[in-house]
Amino acid sequence: MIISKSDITRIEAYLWEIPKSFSPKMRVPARILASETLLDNIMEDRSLVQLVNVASLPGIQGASLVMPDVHEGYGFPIGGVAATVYPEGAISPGGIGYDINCGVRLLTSQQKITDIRDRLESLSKELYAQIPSGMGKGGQIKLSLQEIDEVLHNGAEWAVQKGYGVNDDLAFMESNGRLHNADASMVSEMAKKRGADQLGTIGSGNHFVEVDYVEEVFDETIAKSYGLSKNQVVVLIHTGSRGLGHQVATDYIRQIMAAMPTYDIEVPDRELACVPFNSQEGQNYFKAMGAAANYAWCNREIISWEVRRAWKNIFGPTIEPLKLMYDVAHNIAKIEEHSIEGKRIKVIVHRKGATRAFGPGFGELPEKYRNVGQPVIIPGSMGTCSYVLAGTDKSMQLTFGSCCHGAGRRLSRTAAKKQVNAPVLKEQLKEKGIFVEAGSFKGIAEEAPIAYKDVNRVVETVSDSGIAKKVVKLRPVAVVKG
DNA sequence: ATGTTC
Repeated sequence: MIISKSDITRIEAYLWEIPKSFSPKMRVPARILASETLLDNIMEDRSLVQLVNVASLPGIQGASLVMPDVHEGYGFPIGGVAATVYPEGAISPGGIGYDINCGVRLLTSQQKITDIRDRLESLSKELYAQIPSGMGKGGQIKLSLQEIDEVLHNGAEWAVQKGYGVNDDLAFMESNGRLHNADASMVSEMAKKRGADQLGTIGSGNHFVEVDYVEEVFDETIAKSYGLSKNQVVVLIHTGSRGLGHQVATDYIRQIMAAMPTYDIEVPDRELACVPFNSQEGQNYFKAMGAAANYAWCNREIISWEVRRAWKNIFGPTIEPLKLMYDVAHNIAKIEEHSIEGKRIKVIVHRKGATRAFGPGFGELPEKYRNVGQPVIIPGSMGTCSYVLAGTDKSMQLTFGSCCHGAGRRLSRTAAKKQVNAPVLKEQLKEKGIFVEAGSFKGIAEEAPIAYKDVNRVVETVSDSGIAKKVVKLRPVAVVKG
């Protein structure tokens, strides 16, 4: 299938549509949220073919959607949103991704960048020492099978109960850091084994822990509600469910592929394997996905504990403790209620490389944030900048309450490695005042800024289109990578 | 993303 510019209609300044008539398999139109330049960029890989394929999912509602940071992924594009009707619509593990509940959190300090400028090198080394990182890397905590089941059921609460977390953090996580539909008995022994020693570890790829400061405040009122102010030092953590989530995805993609003929489902790409949500296989996957999501929240809570320890080691035991601003999931499926063509209906929202961006008034939000909307945390590429935005009513109308999740890759990992001299890049970043500590130069090369789209343009698009409001811009000063 | 390949 080839998609050319003439197949795409501009329906708003930043909204494009491939109509249903494009392919007989499509059940709904396919929509792209992008500026014209970003759209040209998006057309360089198979993202739009995948977007059109997703529009053929059984029970899909409204439109199949991609955000401006989209790039191709396993079956579904990364940066995609698909809502299917509850309870009989499709659930597809490819629409969630291999790293179940990959997500980002932001911790805030009471320090200004000028207070810590001379400590950055030792801080980055201490963070690197405290936070295990890298492929397959285990951590300090070794879980028994009994304990791992507790983590899978209780999510971030487990970390708090065991003294690896902070009780006040729980209110500041999407779903309070725990999905109640989780069922550990739906997670394979193999997955549990892989997860037994990986709590408190970031992994590799684009995962990181980063120290930033607030460089610019766009919206004083919202920034104040979120506890953010100019020049304030903050910490961004980006990671997910590690080997455990990956194994859950692998196990269920295989099972669901095998079950598809039973339900008479045909999809244009085998990687879109799906079953009805209310089928046995669909329910089992959803319970296992919830368990893996809980593992990821627990993981980010324990990494925060490691960051807090590093903070005390560098700044002394009396330093004001780091607070959790918010924690978002960007690879997950949720049952939510949305308005489609004027009707309120329950849908299964698949967000893969997309952040929930609920607007003001949403009951799950902590009271401090309820009137201004959900915090949306957008990490940029290494050494560029990141953003905090706020969800809006427009996102509820246009994108099932969703927004982008990052800058979005524009070069494959292999292409990036060919073009980037990692030791040189590390030196260049140091000259710019950014200390990078990484386990491998390979990781640095793959994550070089050149491998990513310009996060400023991506954020401009979501902000100008109205699906999220810019709150603050963050500038990195120290990065720990796998 | 991932003990980098069902």
